[in-house]
Amino acid sequence: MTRIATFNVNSIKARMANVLAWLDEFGPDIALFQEIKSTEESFPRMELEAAGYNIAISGQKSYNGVAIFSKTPLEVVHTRLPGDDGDEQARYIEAVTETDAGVLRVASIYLPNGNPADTDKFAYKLAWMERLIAHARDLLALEEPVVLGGDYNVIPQGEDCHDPAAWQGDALFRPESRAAFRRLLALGYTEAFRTLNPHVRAYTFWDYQGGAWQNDRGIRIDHLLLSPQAADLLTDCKIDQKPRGRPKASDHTPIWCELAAA
DNA sequence: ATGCCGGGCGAAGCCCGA
Repeated sequence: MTRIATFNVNSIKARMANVLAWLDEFGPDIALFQEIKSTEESFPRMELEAAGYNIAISGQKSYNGVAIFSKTPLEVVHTRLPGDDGDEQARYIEAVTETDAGVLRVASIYLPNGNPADTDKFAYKLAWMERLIAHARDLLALEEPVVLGGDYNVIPQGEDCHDPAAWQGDALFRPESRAAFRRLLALGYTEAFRTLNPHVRAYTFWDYQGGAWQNDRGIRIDHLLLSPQAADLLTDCKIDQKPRGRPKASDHTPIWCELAAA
């Protein structure tokens, strides 16, 4: 059995106590992190390796930044999303590792937010999604277990937010964003949480402001997408709300899936 | 609630996030 989690930590340095506690308690076999807000050089690597992980980093100063932690050795395949050599933003890292589920390909994804939706930030988001769709299509051709996990910054359906009306027009809920996400799934990927928990109201992000967490006014934007070969092994998928309730929490909380041994 | 928090940077106040 292999557990793969994804967690937008909103700065690895500010979240060290929280992340170490989560790794110690939950101990995923593979953890995909987003928004580490750190270069590889300033990443607190040693302290986190001591928790029992191999670590691969795609870093950037101040913003973005993604990482993959694995109890098994990692072979890094990409540190940027293919399809635009001019894109410097550290939002994608892909690696291969061998677990008891077999040889497994994983990617940590920090999809652009895209707000305000009437600016070039939204165009960048949609272009980034097109590149992701193209690359995800290439990965399917490998016919191997693939898990694309991360902060997709897309609310797939109205049932994935506390108040759909409040999100009308937002880049996370715009028809174009949701349509691109559907096209990604339609390639043949399984969205683990909604597949195993139909119509369950559950969120992975709660704003720091306005008592959103206390009042459970959240959105579900962190997702785990599985290739058919990975979906065949899928046994469970849950959102772990505990880290969001801790002191100095990220505004996101982890979501994880479990794959049976091959 | 197009920023009320919270983080980075850098040493005040702006940029950014969802």
